[in-house]
Amino acid sequence: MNIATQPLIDSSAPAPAEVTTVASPAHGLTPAFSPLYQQIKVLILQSLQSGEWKPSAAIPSEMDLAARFKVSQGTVRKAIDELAAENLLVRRQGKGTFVATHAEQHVQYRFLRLFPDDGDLQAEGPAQRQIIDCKRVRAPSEVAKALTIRQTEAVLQVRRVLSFAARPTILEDLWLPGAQFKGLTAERLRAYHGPMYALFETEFGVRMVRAEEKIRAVLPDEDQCALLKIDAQTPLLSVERTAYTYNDVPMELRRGLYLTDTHYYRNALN
Amino acid sequence: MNIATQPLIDSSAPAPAEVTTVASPAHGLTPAFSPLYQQIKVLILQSLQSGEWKPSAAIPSEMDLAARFKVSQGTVRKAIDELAAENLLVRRQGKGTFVATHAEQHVQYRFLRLFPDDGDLQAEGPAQRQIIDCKRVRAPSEVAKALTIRQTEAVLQVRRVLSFAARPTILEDLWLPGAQFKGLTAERLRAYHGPMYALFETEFGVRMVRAEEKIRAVLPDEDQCALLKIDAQTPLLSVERTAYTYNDVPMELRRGLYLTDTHYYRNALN
DNA sequence: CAGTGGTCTAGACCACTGG
DNA sequence: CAGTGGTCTAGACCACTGC
Repeated sequence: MNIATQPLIDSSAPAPAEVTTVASPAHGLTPAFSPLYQQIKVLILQSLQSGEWKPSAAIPSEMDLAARFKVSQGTVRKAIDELAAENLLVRRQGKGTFVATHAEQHVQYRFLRLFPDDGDLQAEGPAQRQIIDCKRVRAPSEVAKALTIRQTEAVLQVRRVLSFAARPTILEDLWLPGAQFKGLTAERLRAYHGPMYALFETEFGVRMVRAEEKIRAVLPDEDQCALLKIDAQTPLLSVERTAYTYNDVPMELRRGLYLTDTHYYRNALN
Repeated sequence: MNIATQPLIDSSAPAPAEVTTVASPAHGLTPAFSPLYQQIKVLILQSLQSGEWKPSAAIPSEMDLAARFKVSQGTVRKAIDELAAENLLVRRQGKGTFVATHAEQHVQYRFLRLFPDDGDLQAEGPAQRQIIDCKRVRAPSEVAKALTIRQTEAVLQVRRVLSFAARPTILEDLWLPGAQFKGLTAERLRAYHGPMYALFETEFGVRMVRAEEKIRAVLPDEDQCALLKIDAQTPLLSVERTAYTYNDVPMELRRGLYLTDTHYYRNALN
């Protein structure tokens, strides 16, 4: 029996004789073997999604989870290992395992990969942020497609400029599904000090888990020239991002224009 | 005793009573605890570097390695797990564990991240390659710095153009340390059909393990315009790569200029 | 000191590959 | 069928944290 198909805490349910290793599908075709630790992983994921364990909070200890899921500690461990590798959990020896959050300082540059040429992040400090606009609009077709919603649905459209040393360096437009981000306003964005994704977590319960970017070199249009204070011959990096929350659900489309005369986009090929 | 400090196969050496878990440094300061599996990892890495196990060949089974290193299978397993995660080894259930190679098809796009807008890699097929130049020069200062060699030393400088559907799309300049790449010529590059990094493996025993890229948007100079058949107002992606072999030794500096009107650079943020 | 994650072991059994 | 990697267990002990 697949342990994921039965209640795991409800002690009133008839206790199974044993937990088997194989997940046996009802349909029968292609056995689709799924290891126990994968099933545990799914269960932990569900607790994360449901908000049972909030960002930055500790999850139960490995022993507790092993008891709860009726498996050995090693199996829970392997599940947590993978979730930690995916940056959903953070292990801290002697303290516990915690739900990852965008508020942590060292996570900042996982999603913003622009670095100063001289390499001194500390000297540069955090970017100055300027919210240009935040409005509710009907989803443009490209946005609707990227967020897998209908064109009739509302999205929040935000435009902002990031500056380093008072020099405008990044112009970003981003679109968020209206349903999940009710009540997001320019004022609220301005009031929050910290990464935008951290605000999404605490204010809207939306945690961005991973993202994909398409990068191109482009020339700016007139508006963009004005906002970045550059001329029309200055080449810019166009960074088009789709960010996903749990279960690969797209939750943000973002298009950034990066000035790369004093900064560069860093990428590691592993 | 640290198992890495003693010969592991030489049976004439006095056999230690037991293998301890802790690597005890001679100096005494900061115990620097190193788990057994990390030490095993280093030993496996040494066998890879030394060429004991060649690219695409199978390494000994987990049981064999466990016996050789006098540890349990689980410990060897954990070491191999990490090396597989770093793309140095490839596990194949039922068959064995193999030394990763750049000749594998699915590894192609780990280092070349340019994709066609329509998304159909198959339709596009492999790039047509044209070697423009391959010459031996004294290392320019930036190159010497990146490859951590002296400016007096020789490097091989290669220039090539990659085309998709007969359209020049990538212009690359790359520099390789002369010492490791003796005998590399334009003819040899033209004669080899397959990824350049695969050639480096088979012909020169140099395996690229990871790389870092700095990406910018730039405008082309005259030469570049001519080679890519574009005008001076066409923005290009500048991709500056340093590629490393085992032990983080830099082995290649490469500067690519990518035309991004029909292609984009893909990146995943995990 | 107790509680957490981290390492290591030995053994059992399963899934996959190829002769 | 034997040999490989893959999973799971139970138990021991180590390293780190904070009370």
